[in-house]
Amino acid sequence: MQTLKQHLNTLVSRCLSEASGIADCNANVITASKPEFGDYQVNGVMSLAKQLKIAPRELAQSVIVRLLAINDPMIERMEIAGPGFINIHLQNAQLLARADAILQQPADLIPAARNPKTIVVDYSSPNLAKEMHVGHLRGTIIGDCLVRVLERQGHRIIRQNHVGDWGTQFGMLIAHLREIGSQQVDLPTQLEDLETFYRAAKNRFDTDEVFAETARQSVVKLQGGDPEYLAAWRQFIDESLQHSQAIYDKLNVTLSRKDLKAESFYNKDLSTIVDELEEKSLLSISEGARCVFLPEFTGKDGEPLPVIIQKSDGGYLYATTDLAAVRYRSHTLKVDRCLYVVDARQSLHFQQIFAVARAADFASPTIALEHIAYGMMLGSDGKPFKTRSGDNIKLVDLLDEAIRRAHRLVTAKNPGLDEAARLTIAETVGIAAVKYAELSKNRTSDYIFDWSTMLSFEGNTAPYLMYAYARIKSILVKPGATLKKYQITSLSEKAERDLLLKILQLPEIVEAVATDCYPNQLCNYLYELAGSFMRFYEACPILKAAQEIRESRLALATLTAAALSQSLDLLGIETLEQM
RNA sequence: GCGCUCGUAGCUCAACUGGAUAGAGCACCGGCCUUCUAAGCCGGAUGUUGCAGGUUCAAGUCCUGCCGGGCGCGCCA
Repeated sequence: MQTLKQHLNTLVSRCLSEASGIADCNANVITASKPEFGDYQVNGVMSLAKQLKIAPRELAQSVIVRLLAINDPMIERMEIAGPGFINIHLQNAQLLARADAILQQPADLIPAARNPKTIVVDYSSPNLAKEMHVGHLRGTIIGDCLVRVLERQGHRIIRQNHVGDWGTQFGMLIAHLREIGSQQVDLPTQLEDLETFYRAAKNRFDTDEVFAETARQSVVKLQGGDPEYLAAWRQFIDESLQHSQAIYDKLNVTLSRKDLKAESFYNKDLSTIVDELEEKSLLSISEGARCVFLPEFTGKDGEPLPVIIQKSDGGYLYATTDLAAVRYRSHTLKVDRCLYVVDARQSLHFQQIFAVARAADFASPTIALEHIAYGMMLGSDGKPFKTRSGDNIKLVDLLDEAIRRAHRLVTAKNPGLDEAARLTIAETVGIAAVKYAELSKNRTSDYIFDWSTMLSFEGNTAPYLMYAYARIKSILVKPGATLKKYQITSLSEKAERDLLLKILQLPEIVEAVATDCYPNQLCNYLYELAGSFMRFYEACPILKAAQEIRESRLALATLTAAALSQSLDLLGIETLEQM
């Protein structure tokens, strides 16, 4: 089934083409910006009228005449407004018909995409040398949301957690690990805090010249495939992966070990990348390093900007690995679209990688390569966010604090619940609040990290949405709420109609998020949906209403619960029956 | 120096990608729980959308130039 917006846009666009004589017009139908403008508004008439040098209101009138002739059951009435808008009011009967269909089949609330695609989503990708910190939150959460949205639409999704498990810093860590290991110390305990371990290794590296040399030798041994060093490396990686998996589980993020495609996976391909670039005459040597220069990238004085593929000492760089990853995704996985959920600082890097990949045919001409960039986390002073001592805040610490605050709140709000129930609720609400705080902001902008803002439970927050859901659930389990058949029959109250229309608009938003990858659009929608329900809840008694109205409102509440839980699920947020 | 990006209410953010009188939440003031969960609802105050031009029937959104912040730009990832 088409969304309301798609249906109207197709319909009005066709009439606009007929009225104007121009093929393939876009009526540009959007949801009305204000209630008094109806349910949807047509924005596309005015620019077209300008092109044709005719009066916009006349063109609008001509479009309306054609729409009236079609007599589409969805449209109740229309009027021309302002300089040439067409305001469209929808027929209640059609809204009710759609509601009926969805109540029969709640999964139809979000219809499948017309042409399912295979899509790689590259996200989270922490550096395994260190503990995950707050900076990893955004990419992990946004990526997971996109994955859920696209998967829900029926696309085939391949998650790629491109973790950093290779490079010079691992020499240092292995050297330190081997030293400790020889002293018969319990390794998991030593690695319990990776950040501390990293600092200890780094400190030794910086202060002890003998150790530093051992560390450098360790890199060479590791890269040469020495079994002992590889074993130590694997041990470290395995331990670190357990740390990140614990975070994913706590966050209710869908990543697991099978989604790992670590940097080291591409080691075997790196020399091939160089060879193929060479074959295609894309490589040149500059100051001893092998580089690709592309005309579209120039630096100061119009000089071409290099992408360094191989260092003068023969080592490879992350650009090389990224090219290998593009090649693997395009030619081996054969995906249609590849999303890189990576912070905005790397946008030049990805522009270059995508361009080189195209030029060298590492990427097929048809694959869509998209950098889903997101902004940085800043402190309240507007500077990159660190603790007072200059360290990153560990993600576990943030999550634990969120859960603590949620526990305090639920204890205050609902003291009647037993401790076990309060703990469960606190965990769910705390995590949800953190995730929603990230998702509800436009991903491209930097944002200020602030404990109280992020862990706020009022207004446009996850708890507000979850509260709406819990309120519905508590009604639906009451004695008078059991019904044989759910059907909405009453839209006479404004709050009823507003709520139903909002529910029916969910697929429009999902479609937009799938295309543009802005999860905050879904959050905005959800906030409006929950707000519509809250107003309905205040204005329209459900259980106390007369039989027919009661059944209709129960059906509407049921449908709202479905819309809320399905949308929250797309955000990766769990619902609660009580809170 | 070049490039990217951001600048919206006291604070944190929206604004369906060029549409109608720029909206929410915090915070502040007032009203609503013997009635389905008050983590809620209703009402009030808050703006030269950094500045100056330009394009357009229409600009927070596009173009140019300033001002201010952030980030990136050859062998880290």
